[in-house]
Amino acid sequence: MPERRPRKDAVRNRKAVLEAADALFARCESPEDVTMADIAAAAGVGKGTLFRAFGDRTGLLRALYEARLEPIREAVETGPPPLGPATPPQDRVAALLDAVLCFKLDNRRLALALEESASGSPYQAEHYERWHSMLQAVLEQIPGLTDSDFTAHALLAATRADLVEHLAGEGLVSRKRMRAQLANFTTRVLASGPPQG
Amino acid sequence: MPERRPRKDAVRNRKAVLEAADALFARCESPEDVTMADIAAAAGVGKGTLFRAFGDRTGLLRALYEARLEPIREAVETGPPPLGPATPPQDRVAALLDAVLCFKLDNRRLALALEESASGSPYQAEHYERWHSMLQAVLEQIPGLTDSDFTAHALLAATRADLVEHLAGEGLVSRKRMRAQLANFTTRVLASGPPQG
DNA sequence: CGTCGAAACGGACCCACGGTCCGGATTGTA
DNA sequence: TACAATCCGGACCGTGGGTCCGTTTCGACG
Repeated sequence: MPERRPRKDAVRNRKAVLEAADALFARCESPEDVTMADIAAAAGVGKGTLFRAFGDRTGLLRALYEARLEPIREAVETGPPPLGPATPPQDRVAALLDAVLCFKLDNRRLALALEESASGSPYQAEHYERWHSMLQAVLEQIPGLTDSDFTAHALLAATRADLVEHLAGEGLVSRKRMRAQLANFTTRVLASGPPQG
Repeated sequence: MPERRPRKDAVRNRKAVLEAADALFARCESPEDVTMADIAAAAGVGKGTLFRAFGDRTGLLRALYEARLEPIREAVETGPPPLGPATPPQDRVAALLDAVLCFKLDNRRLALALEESASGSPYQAEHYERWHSMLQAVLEQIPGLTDSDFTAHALLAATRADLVEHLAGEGLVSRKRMRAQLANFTTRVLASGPPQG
């Protein structure tokens, strides 16, 4: 089974859809008023094409999200400090969370759309699983810190898209301030010395 | 304008709807497969009645949620320690979060339904605002703790219904363990002494 | 108890949206 | 040029939240 590659009109259309969706989500007020039909129309494509390429709404959102996330993922896995592997655990945890936060600030609508569309919950998505296990692994290297699994979840929960939107959404909290607050919070969680230290 | 009270068939039906909805959400697998029509049917009532009484789906969910929450709210505002006002701040924060967690464990489906239906986000709901400001006020009494606003959000985020469902949902994490983990996490956040001390 | 206006009922109806289907157009190969 | 294989696109469908309005019930008053 030679795994024949797709026809070129297929790849062209796929790209068109991604770009159109990206633009629409960037412009819209709230993610749920970008319909699949809108996206198809904006991409100059039929709905059938759109669903064939991505399966369903969640699939499209995920594809978009993953694409945007790719550079960060690479920076985390093989890049230089502070995101890369050569960073001391505590600093790296802070850097990871800061990166997630910045990503959500820069892609508010998209992140929001994905987290609320996600069939079931955001916790089904594999990219969440990636972030979580990454974070957990780093937390595990910090002496005196227990429950790394739950802690990773709890820290990531502080960067949930709707919370970010709620705080930063109407300019009530500046990007800078929010990053500082998250950093401070993270520090607190990690700072407590070992139980009897 | 004497604010005439509602007719008794109205209050009877309202009650019937609340009870029916409660039962349906308790039984169902996932909240989104309880439709408004289902609820109306189970309550022996027309859809019109249901929407007239509660406005929309979110309104119904909120009413249910508030009703369930009432006893806890009272315990927090005027009850004895550890939930009541006479508790030292740190212990009270832990107690508050534990109460929220237990509530979500006991009302998983309902909390889930509300958080995902919520027009906009869970952060619009007034009961969230109540919890948040309560928690923030208590945090403010803890010396050396800054950013009480964000901290309150972040701590509450660790009790989000979908996270609770994700962890406790399939019996992977026991109730007891989850409470312990949250307590531990809370302790860490609060434990860091004042900056120089 | 009979009357009557206001309030509530209920289910047929509407419509937006995600998702499917299939006849026809495109692609690439021989 | 011929012919599969693949893909296209928009008409179509089912579902579910929300509305509308003719009918019924309530309860105040005589």
